[in-house]
Amino acid sequence: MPMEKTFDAAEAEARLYAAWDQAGAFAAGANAKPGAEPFCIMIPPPNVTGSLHMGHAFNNTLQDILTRWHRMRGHDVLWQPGQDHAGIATQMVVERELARSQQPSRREMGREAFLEKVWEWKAQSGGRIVEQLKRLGASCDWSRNAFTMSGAPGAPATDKGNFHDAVIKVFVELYNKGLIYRGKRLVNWDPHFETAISDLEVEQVELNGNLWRLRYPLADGATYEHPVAFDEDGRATEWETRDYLVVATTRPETMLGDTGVAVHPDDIRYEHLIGKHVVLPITGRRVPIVGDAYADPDKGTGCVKITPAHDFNDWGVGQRTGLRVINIMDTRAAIALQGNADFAEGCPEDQIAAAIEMFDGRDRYEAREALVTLAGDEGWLDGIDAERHMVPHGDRSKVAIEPFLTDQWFVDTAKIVEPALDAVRRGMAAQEAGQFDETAGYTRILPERDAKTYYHWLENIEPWCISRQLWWGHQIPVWYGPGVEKDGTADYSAENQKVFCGASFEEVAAQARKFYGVGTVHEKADFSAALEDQLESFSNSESSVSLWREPDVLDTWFSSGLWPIGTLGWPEETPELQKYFPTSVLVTGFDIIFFWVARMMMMQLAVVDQIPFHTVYVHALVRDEKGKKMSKSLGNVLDPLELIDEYGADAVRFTLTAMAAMGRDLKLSTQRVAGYRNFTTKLWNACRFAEMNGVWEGHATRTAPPEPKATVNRWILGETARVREAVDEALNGFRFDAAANALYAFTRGKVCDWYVEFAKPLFDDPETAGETRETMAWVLDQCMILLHPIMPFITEELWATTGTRAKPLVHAEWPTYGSEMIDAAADREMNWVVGLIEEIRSARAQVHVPVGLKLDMVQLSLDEAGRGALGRNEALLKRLARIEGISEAAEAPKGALTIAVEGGAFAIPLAGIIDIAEERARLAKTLEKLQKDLGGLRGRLGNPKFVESAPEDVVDETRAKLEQGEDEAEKLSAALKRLAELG
RNA sequence: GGGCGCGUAGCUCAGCGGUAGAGCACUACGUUGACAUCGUAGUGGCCACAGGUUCGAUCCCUGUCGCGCCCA
Repeated sequence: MPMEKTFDAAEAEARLYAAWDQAGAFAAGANAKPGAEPFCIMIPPPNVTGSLHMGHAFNNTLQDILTRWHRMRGHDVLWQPGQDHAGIATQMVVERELARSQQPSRREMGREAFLEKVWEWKAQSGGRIVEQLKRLGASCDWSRNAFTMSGAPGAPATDKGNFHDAVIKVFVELYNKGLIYRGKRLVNWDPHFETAISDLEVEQVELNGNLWRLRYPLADGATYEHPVAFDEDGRATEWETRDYLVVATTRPETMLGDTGVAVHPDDIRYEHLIGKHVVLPITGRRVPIVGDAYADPDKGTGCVKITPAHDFNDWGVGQRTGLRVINIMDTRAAIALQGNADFAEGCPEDQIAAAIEMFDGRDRYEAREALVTLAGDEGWLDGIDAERHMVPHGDRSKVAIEPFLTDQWFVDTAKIVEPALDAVRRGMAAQEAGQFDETAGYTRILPERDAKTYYHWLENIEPWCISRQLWWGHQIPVWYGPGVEKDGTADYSAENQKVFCGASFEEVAAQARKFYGVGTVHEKADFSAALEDQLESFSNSESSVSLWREPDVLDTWFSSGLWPIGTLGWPEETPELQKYFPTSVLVTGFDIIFFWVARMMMMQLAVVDQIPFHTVYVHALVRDEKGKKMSKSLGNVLDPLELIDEYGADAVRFTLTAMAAMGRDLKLSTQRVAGYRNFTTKLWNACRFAEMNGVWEGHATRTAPPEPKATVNRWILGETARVREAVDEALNGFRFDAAANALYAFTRGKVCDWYVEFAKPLFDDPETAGETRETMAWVLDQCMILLHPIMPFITEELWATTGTRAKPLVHAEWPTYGSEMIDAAADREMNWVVGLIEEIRSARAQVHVPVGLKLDMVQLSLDEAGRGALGRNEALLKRLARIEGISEAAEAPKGALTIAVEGGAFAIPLAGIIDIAEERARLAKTLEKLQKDLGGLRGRLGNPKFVESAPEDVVDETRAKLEQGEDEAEKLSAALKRLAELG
């Protein structure tokens, strides 16, 4: 059945993918040669809640290209897929689902029942992104699909994998090494999800706000002189005596938790007040005035209110100057004063009662409004200035985060950062020196700019808060028990509780038995249950202790940080771990260098003392065609699946690849995708042309290239060799755009534009028809092979329809031929022929000779090489330049086009057909351009310093160019002169 | 404010010491036996600006001006 006119991507893609999948074509090690070197890519795990967006499409296209390329080269390839459990996002999705279907809420059903719901949801909807990646053509080993929560309590027994054990083991090891600690710290608190988040999960958003100025009365009758008038140099000339300080704040409601006022220690206006006190309005709390450089004398009044429990900077001031810490909010960022002993301490009872009456339980924003109103009414509101300022927001919840004082778990990153920095420093140094060695145990980051980003962050690293107050996640493997006082009595106070860390309760119970010297250890749900249980066993005079487990779970990124070893089966010494670790290349977006890349480096080095990968290729962002970030709110999102529906996966992939210049954002337009869809059609039709000319009859994949005699055929073999080298070089250097563009230029510019055209007359000649069919079959096979990593579907379909194949294209052998296949003579000859044809076409078009008109041509002069070339290629020259016959003459006939080429000149008689003036204008323009070039060349050669200092080959080349150009110019001048004589 | 980049054809971008390239768009012509999802030809550039290094700078260095991103 003859080929269709176009490739039906919508029909073929699913069929082809299913065939690959069923054949196990993507399985680890598929198509590997014996003893092949391993090549492993870890997919950046998409969220289990995720669906494919343009960034994924780009990211995974690049990974797939590398994967397919290595697989075809016979390497032992694993592209490891998987998803991460996305703690907050998944919990949010499932909670929303519960609300929609009017089921009990998370809190109503409790932790265990809720987690069951999450697992149910995951089983039902968690595989969506996998199906979407398949549509893109991603050749992952899906049989190994991993999940960062696999093996966790509650996971379905049918699910494979045990990532959970790896995560727990790492936590315990790092804890035992003293690299993880618990501490009461100010953290970024998300009041919507009621959990701590890491500083990376905080976005700064610029908002319109106010700076409220509040008056705090000085205590004990103190006063100071406040300047009110200034001379032209800014010196104060008049003062007024004030008995209050003015502080400015963007968050007036936090004054309920103020414990001090800071001024700069050198600020002459205030230095005598340091050590004195103010009395806070509302609460009547007496708080000290402290000196701290954090107070900027030039900002506002130079006085800053200090709320250590609700601001990171204030926390620092409080620590340095010994201020109290008063938390005045609950986990939802509502004011919490009732029963708040810290708050009440030191304040008059009636004022506390009034404050509770007015603010307790109110949301922070409501409280702010009420407080400002009150300040206005009572006369201590000094003024309001509108201001734009940055407000930290949770990247998931989009609500303003609240600095919040809680107990959290931290990784002491400062202690594990050095090896991660060192590995990249060494990797980059080797890369710079051109001596990069994939097996040397260091890591390079490409492009170099991103290595700088990596250094910058790691060199200034902060402790990593890894605990989250969520349910969906790896529960921290820590149990608490009472502390023991010197006299042996139990101490249940929070600060003295004993921490036990172990991979299971059994392990922990053993520790506890030893520590307390008891026979039995009970596990209880929480502190109060444990206490109750303890009292009961005490009354039964039982020798036991009751422990309760840390309820918090680990940051999802903590588990993702173990992705390379975790997916390969660590801590088991699996064959895959042996073979594929350290992995080869990580392909990822610049936005998760901190979140993920840096943490994987630190954690792998800390846990198994090896780098996780030797190369990190960082790609840029896919933007819309105007350069805007794609976002739902802007409505400029391009859905990769819709694009695939419309243009086919190959076109989408090729577009992204061709635009993947290192370190540069992509501005994607559908027009561009359409252009590359047309390119796939072009390839399809070249194969169809071949089919119509019997090229595929009896064709089978050949192991060695053909050895044709005709110049045209020898030439295209050389061009093929060139592009193969170019593609390998480009991919070796992660220049995906260069690979795509080289293939585009070759397939379209060489094969379709010229070779197919040249082949037409060759097919008519029985002498050359056979070898041309052979050569064309081989060349088109090479196009399919070399294009396959970028456009797998159409190439696989062509492969199947055009010949007898031992293996599908996905496992075809990647070629290694190179410059030995370039026939320099054929190359020169074909370039000359192409040049001549282009000259003739151009001249014809410029003087408006109808395209259909066949003309005679006169050969005026021609050197030997030219005669040979012309003789061998006359048929195709005549056809492509639409020349009827060629004759020789010493002089050009009157009224002719003049064509000057290397080594000779031709004339095309056109008496009566063309406008002489037009031809004169054309020649004059050509000559003018040529003379300009020649002027430059002469200038350079006339400069003795150039001849002296420039490399010899550059000088020689310049001379040759000049000579050839002068020759051409001479011929053009002669032709012009003739035309002038003609009038 | 600190850090990292980027200003090249109308647009999107390659190139990065030897005098500028691609795709798209545009113009003209064209149904030549693969392809109109096409072909042929063409228009279009003080390579942001100013200095410096060099025989030679779009490319290297310094500064200026514009733009972007990340971190405060």
